[in-house]
Amino acid sequence: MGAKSHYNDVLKERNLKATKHRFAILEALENCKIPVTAEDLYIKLKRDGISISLSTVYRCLETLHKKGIVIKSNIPDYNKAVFEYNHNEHRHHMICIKCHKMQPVNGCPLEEFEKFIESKFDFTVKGHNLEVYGYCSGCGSKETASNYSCCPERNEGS
Amino acid sequence: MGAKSHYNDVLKERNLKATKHRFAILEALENCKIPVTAEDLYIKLKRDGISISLSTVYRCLETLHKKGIVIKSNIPDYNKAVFEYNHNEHRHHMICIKCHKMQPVNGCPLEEFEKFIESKFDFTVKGHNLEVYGYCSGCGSKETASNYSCCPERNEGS
DNA sequence: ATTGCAAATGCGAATCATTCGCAAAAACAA
DNA sequence: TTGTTTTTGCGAATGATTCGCATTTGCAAT
Ligand SMILES: [Mn+2]
Ligand SMILES: [Mn+2]
Ligand SMILES: [Zn+2]
Ligand SMILES: [Zn+2]
Repeated sequence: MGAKSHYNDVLKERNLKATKHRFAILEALENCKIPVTAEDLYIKLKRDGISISLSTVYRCLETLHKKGIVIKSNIPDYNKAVFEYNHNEHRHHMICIKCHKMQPVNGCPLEEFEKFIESKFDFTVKGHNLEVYGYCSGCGSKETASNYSCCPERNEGS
Repeated sequence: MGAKSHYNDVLKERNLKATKHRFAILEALENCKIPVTAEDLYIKLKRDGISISLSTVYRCLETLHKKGIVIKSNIPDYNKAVFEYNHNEHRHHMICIKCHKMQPVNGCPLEEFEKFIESKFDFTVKGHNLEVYGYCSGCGSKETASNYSCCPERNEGS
């Protein structure tokens, strides 16, 4: 209990109609530990027996994102957007450059930095993006990842 | 003097052939104060009287990026990659959420944070992405920007 | 419950950035 | 100059995302 009416409120507050598809999407997203693509979500919903079209998944995610209910982000060198439920906890992610998994990290080290920027430049800070790249526990530090801007291909020796 | 042979070395070091297109691209990029899209660059080259195909621009940029000569990044909610010459200074950017301009900021506030992550999680840090969003000096703080994950549309009052 | 209108959806077609295939043109080592 | 390896041009293909439009749904006012 509570679950559905909670989404109901969330949607109503932003002038969005409460549809079963939106409930399903929000519920599925809230159960995801890691951010998912629109298509991942579409497949998951289908598996759960929900009849929905991929366009609707895209449209809902975009709407929910614009209303701040869902966070949309891009993994560099990965041509798909990923979405996650916005828990309204300010957090960042660690992204595995091998398997592309994203895991959240709570907390933010940037308060000072933002102040520094506002004081040094004529720029009004409204937010930031921060992700850390590397190898997740599953992938170890095997040097087999695809190339990333953060760790370009080396060419020293032989 | 110096300029061309410098690119020559950069390319040779990474086993890339030194072609006039790659020189043109590197030169154009190095002259850009802000990151540009493949198409921006293509247009710029054309204006400079250089005959090149858009595919080649994409291919060169990708190659140069994989070799670490060029940095490729994505502006959230903007569906194009942007490229900049890699000056090998570790730096980040301020991105205007109204006009999409990116300006560099030297320095990095994340050394501590990376240590923290490695010590707390079983994750090997290899790099990071950090951009700050807000209004550039030209755009002031007029609240007219398109929506961004960092500052979703509000719906309070009225 | 019924009605009426705006918002949401399904479906397929369209977009648009980016990638690919392949033949022709460089680059460069020998 | 020759031969081999890369790079390039061109257009076609790809793949994620968006759009158009007819139909259905949510929901507020009867
Ligand atoms: Mn933060
Ligand atoms: Mn940094
Ligand atoms: Zn991994
Ligand atoms: Zn601006």
